[in-house]
Amino acid sequence: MDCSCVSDLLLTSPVPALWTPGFAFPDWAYKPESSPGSRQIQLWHFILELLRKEEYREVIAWQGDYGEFVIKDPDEVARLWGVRKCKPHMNYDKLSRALRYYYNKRILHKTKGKRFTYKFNFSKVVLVNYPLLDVAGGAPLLLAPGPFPGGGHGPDCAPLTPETLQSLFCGPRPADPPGRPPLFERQPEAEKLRLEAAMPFLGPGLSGYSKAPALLGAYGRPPVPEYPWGWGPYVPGALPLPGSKLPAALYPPPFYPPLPPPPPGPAAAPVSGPVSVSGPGPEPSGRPLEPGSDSELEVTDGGGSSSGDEAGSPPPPPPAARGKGPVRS
DNA sequence: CCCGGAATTA
DNA sequence: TAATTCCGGG
Repeated sequence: MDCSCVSDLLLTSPVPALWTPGFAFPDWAYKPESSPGSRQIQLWHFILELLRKEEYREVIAWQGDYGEFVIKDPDEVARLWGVRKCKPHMNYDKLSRALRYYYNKRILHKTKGKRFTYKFNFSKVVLVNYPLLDVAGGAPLLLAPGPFPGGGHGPDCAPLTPETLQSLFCGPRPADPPGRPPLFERQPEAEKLRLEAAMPFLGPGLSGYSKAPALLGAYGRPPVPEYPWGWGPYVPGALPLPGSKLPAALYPPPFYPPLPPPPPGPAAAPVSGPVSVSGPGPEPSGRPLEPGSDSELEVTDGGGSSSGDEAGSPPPPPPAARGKGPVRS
């Protein structure tokens, strides 16, 4: 058992912008949990991490809907997780238990019918990563329906729209906002709930919301015309799509926004909404998102049918199998 | 395989 | 708090 916990440093190597020019996943997107106060890395962060790297495409990858991913090699993922946590006896059974705990936390949920397939609930993911966004913006966020029904969990957190996500992910990075030394402090549950409650309106409400286009330039070049958030499924780069045509049919409009054109000049567009994420920014192209665009309810495959796997997916060219060759089905 | 309860741990 | 471990049940 090679349990070299030193790998921690390797995996969290800095200089992300260097090797991931276009589709870098903002560090803060998953760091907060692992960096502040040296909190142990969380499984879903780890998953996201793997998902982000092409090296693991044979092991785990985005597939299907927005936020959906499939673990192609459960044993390997478990092994990697075990290495990271120094738990030599880790296995998929245990790992999956941990994933199951995320159901209630609403970080993940299962895509029924598809083996080893789960789906991220980004509303939550973003929230825990960006708990302090001035969603209030000084304004009283409409504390939705007061106390939630017994269960404690909110009615349902509307999923963020890609645009909202983009805004959040590409938005002004709270590099080190003065007046907030403690990067991310443990927010009281109430705070979280408030934000969560606010999310619904945050989604569509942010359509005409601003973001910082400047950040794109920070990477030296505009992101590849892939997912607006830059890190979604089907990681760009080298992946010769078979007709260079994605299964757009599989993706409802909300998931395939018309790639916001990079505002060349400082487009002066005052935000009309009360919400503001720490710093007003020029409005790139507020594309009003369809209202009831996306509802979280997973409808995965239409029950019966469900061909073996995503037809739309690019042809998984299983080149040189990794150290091992699972290929189980 | 997938689901969660229960006990335990860092 | 976030798993880890064990496990009976579907």
